[in-house]
Amino acid sequence: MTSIKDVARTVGVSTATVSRALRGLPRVSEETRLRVLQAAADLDYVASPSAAGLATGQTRAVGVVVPFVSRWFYGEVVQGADTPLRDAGYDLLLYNLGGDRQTRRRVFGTHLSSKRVDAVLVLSLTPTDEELAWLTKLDRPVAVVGASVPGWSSVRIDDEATACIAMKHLLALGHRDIGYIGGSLEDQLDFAAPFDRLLGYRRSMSHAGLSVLPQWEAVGNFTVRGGLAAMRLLLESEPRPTAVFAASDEMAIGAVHAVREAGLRVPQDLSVIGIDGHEMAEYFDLTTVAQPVHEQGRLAAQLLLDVLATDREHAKQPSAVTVPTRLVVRHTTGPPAS
Amino acid sequence: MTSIKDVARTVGVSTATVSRALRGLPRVSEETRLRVLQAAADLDYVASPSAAGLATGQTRAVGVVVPFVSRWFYGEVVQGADTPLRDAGYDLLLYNLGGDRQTRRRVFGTHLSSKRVDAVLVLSLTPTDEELAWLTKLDRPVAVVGASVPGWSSVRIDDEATACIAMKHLLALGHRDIGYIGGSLEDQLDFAAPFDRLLGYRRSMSHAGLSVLPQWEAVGNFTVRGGLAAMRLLLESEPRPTAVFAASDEMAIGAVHAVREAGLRVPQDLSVIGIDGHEMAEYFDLTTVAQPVHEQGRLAAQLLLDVLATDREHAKQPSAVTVPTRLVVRHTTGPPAS
DNA sequence: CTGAAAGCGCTTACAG
DNA sequence: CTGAAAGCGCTTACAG
Repeated sequence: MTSIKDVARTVGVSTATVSRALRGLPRVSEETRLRVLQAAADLDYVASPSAAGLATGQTRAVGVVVPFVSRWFYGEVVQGADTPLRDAGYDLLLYNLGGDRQTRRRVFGTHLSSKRVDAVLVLSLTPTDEELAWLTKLDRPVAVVGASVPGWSSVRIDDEATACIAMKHLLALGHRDIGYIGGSLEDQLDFAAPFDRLLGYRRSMSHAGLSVLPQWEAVGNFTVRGGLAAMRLLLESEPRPTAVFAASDEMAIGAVHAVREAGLRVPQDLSVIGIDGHEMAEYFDLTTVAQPVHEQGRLAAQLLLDVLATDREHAKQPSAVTVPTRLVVRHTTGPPAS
Repeated sequence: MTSIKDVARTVGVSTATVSRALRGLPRVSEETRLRVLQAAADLDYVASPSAAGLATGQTRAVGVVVPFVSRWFYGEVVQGADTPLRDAGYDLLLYNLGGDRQTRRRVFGTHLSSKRVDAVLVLSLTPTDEELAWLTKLDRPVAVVGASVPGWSSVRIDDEATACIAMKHLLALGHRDIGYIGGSLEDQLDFAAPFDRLLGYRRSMSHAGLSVLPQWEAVGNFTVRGGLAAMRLLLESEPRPTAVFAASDEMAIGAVHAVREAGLRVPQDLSVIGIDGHEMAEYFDLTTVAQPVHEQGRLAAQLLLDVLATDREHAKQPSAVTVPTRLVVRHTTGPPAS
């Protein structure tokens, strides 16, 4: 493994000079810099992140905490965050929680060490008090996508308002009996979105002077399969809703499937709307309220980089960015059968 | 930041003893070990990976090279690899190539340094000669998913055989005029699967005594949108195929959409089959040849861990694991209109 | 503009 | 079973 000494020896300067030249620091003559650069390239020299990290306290890596890498939304956000981070010279350390609470505790408690990362990007989940304490103890910049935590930068949609957009569409079509498919109680603890979207549903109903029946609020776990199961229940409920608002496109896709499976037509017999703008939504002809997913990852990474580039003393207030969502009308929604 | 010295001071032993106790090394009395463990816990001490890495040359991190994090297949493989790696105490460093050749070069050339990772997991892509040279120079264990590289462990499906399974299904239904949707020429350079699947298509046709028309081989880029565009072309071709084999479910989904968009019925007017067992395939009622995706990630991680656990001298031959695929018949395939 | 030297926080023979 | 000390490969005041 070639080290900085090899480069220094080759060029005939000290390691201090090599270090300065390679990192573009001032106080190196242009001629020396060129020779160092050349030698480093010839020798395939790359500074050891461990050694540099030990000397500076910086790791040039940011931790990205993801509930499930394999879900479209998170993959897309990571993809969005990747480019700016990579461009700024940071590596991404992926902390996949994989859904179960035990792994989640282990990841936050032991893997996610401040000695490993310069900053943390938390995707879509609301840290528990314990996790909040751990993250705070890290004493590193944190940015959150899809939730907001006081004191940290965040990028998210307005979940309640987004739910209202979906509901407004259904109400405008003339629906009065509207069901809801959302997360489980546990989802509501871990994630901010489920609760806010449920709130948007309830508020929209009551603003329209409609009452919500308990059997119209079904649990879909934010998966296709869950949405399918939830819709089966809703189809049995009395009275049966004429439209269903699912808090995610994946659940909406499952819901549409359940309706058709029951021999009913979408949207003639039952309308379905989702939230997300999932890449597959178009191919299911799904009406949805789309959010800019990739963009949220990009923005959050940018916020983190801004903080990282600023010295602590000049630190600005954390920014809380809300990105807009927009209704995309396709053909899973229509007026209720009269 | 509490360091090993703080722990040593608290317990009243040397840092060497703390180090040994914490890592479960022998030659520490049980009583001392307990006291060290207790003090470390009290002080929230975590060893600095940079310092440990510098001292040992090990980073306890594995690099995962992914063409696109945001695609279902890769997310699923990463998810599969995550658990065993995490359990073994390794962190995952995500190297997302993001599709473009420039980033790809930069990732392989500069970010993916042997000083950063102990091992590398390469997903689904065939390294170019240049990349091969870089990876080899790393001198770290490498495992590949979805391709095979001489000298390294790999986990994959038999792409040609899998294509033959799909073709056999179409042929058995009585189809003679079968089109193909695959990757671009560039895809075929970067990835192993596209070429092998194309080969399976061609071989199946010629074994059945059928000839392949050039206009029946369309480029779908392994995306839904690409599959859609490819199918539009195939629908214009003369003679028009009665069935289409798409080399991925995503392209197959796009293809089905194009058929319906043209006012034709699937499978009555045209049959479509894919490869993958994509999570959405079921909801499109898509016939496909499913591969165990999560499992391939898990296995590859396991192979890497095996190598990592073995000293170089006792290194075994790299294993090349082929996992089975299976036909899942749904309702996008049927006999040709007579 | 450049270099000698200390220091970052661990691990590891080596000695006892 | 335990400790003193060297060393891993950088960076950074400090001095010149």
